[in-house]
Amino acid sequence: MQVEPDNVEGTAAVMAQSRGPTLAEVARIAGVSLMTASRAVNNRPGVSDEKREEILGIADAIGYVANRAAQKLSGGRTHVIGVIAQLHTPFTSDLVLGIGSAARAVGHEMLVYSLPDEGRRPPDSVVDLLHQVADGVIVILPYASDYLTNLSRSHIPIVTIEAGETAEFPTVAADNYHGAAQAIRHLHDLGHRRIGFITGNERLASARDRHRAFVDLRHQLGLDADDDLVAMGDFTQRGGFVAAERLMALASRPTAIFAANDAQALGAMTAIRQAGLSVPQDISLIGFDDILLAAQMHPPLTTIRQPLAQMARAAIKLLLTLVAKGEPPATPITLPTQLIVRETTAPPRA
Amino acid sequence: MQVEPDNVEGTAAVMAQSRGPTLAEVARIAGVSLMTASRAVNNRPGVSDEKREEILGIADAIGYVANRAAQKLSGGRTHVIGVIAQLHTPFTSDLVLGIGSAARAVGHEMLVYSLPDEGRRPPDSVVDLLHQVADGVIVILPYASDYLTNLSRSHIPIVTIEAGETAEFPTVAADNYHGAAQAIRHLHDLGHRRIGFITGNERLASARDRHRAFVDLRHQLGLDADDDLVAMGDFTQRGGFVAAERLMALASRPTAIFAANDAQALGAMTAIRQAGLSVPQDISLIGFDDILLAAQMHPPLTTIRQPLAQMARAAIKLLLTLVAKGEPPATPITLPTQLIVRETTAPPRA
DNA sequence: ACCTGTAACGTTAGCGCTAACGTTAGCCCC
DNA sequence: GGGGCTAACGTTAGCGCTAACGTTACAGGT
Repeated sequence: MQVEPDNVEGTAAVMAQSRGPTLAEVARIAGVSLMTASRAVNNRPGVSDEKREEILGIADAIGYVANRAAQKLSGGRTHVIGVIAQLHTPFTSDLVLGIGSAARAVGHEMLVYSLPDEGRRPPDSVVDLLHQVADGVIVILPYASDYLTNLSRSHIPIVTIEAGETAEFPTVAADNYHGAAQAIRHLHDLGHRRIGFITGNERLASARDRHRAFVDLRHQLGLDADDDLVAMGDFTQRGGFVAAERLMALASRPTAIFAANDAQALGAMTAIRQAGLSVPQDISLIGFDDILLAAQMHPPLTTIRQPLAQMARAAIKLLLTLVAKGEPPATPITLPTQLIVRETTAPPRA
Repeated sequence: MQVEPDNVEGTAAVMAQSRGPTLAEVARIAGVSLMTASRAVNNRPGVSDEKREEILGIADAIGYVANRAAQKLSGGRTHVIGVIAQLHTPFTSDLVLGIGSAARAVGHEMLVYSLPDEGRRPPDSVVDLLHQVADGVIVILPYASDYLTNLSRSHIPIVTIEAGETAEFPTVAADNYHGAAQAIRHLHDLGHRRIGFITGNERLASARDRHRAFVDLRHQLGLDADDDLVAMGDFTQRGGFVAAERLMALASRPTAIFAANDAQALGAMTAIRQAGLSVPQDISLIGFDDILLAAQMHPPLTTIRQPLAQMARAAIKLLLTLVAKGEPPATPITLPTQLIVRETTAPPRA
């Protein structure tokens, strides 16, 4: 009776643990010390140009890749930045891609931690997780800002985007108030006097700012001010749908709707159509964010564009300054929005 | 003249480097050795139940968080899995979220590296980057599979999704061939005999499989087989738009279009409408993937659903097996698709 | 009493890297 | 011509953790 030993698995298990070339090997081949090799590959002074070139050539030849975990462990920089965001939402996800581009543009890589669906809260340790390999972390908050409070103790470099009024961390945000004002003015200019508003998730400062602008402008411009015209949403498409249904059921319907974000505008569009009405003939619709989808809808959505690329660049810059100097520059940084007129807004029916 | 020393910055810079509690501190407080503490927090044998509880209590109390970089450096497991994908595409991005859920369900965290736009190729080192903190890496390929060939040398545990015929890495994929066949049969059953097809990016096996099914089924079912009815696409919305424009310009238009993915179906919808036709009255439209958006379009898109959650779970399982044993189980794993009939398909006009 | 075994610990070494110091050789300058 | 300086290196220690071995104590068998 012969027994087949499964040492194949054993061998493979060892192989799976094998690693690439290390800096030590580069140094050995180049005949220099570990530190000289380190200085060379990190482009730091203390090495002659010839030696540097030689070392870089060898590193390249043997396929040396820096071990960022080791770099970070020993107190160095990794040129990786971490991002914490909820990829489920279109705006956030667009923003993350923008941060990735901005990071690469300044010679950094980006690693993303996607927060689970709202409800379950992620362990605080995810920030640590990212920080263990990244130089700093950019957080895009889907929750109320209190989520981060216990992190303020830790001295991890953190920058937030759209974090609201809590001044615990350096922040960059769009000018939500004036953006919303732009939207209302646009509808007003078209001749609308009865405008419905679908709020966002009011635990977020961005939603509150947009709401505040709606109320202020409605008053300033002398628009109809029934309480019914404000329907609570939550920034989700489904929330927009439900809210718009309520607006559609009103005895005196609005002639235009401002949805606090594009996802809700999408949902509102469905509700309006289900009510047998069309956009923009019967009801004008304007959103906020200018997500990629907005231009691709039918009809294309009029909306307020958030300056994604600028916000991303600003956040990266803040973070890198924070990492380098330890103390961030003035903040919050607020960036202007832009009205994008497409085909969902028109003058009201005569 | 007084000089304000800016030692504030200096102090802060030091603070930014501060770290959290380490396992050594836990061990010291508990009055045990480092190794005992390690065994306790990693839930491994060799510690009495009382000591374990005590150590875990202390770890919790002082907010100990394992340093995964250090764990990985010293050869241990981190319970983090890395994902490389292009988040720009809706299907991929949905899939990544599915992987995240599946990972959390088995007690792991997920870190994502988002590939830059097609064109610029990412450095091979991103796989290393992820591997330096993760136990293994799941790659969702947007490019032709040759992208990964130079990685096959490295012995990093890698699992691919939708990677095609290259058997270099364990793979999980949807049954693209039979899925596409389902789509054609559905249109055929409705009475369509003249069906247009918008191909995907044929560098990808998934696109080729769907194309092959279209050709085969068209033959089997005796459908019109003009070459004109196949328009080249690239899996992007824009590509679908352009391809559908060509189909619309045909002297003898198809009565139905099968787009190789939903993004292209979206683009096709625009082109059809611009041609003054409506879906599904004039032209039926069916996609592939069942991205989240598909159900939210107007009208909602009939499509072939890829079993995202199953694919994600399968990939995770493959990866963990690979990490544990060094050699993966049988592969490729092919999972069945499902026809989702919504409102973009109908019998052809009489 | 002796060996063997085993559960429950502790010690040592090292993963790959960088800060923080050496050390050496060559240079300038009064 | 000796002190001081700097560029170009090298050495040492340690980041936080785990594998791979010790070591100890105590149980059980003969």
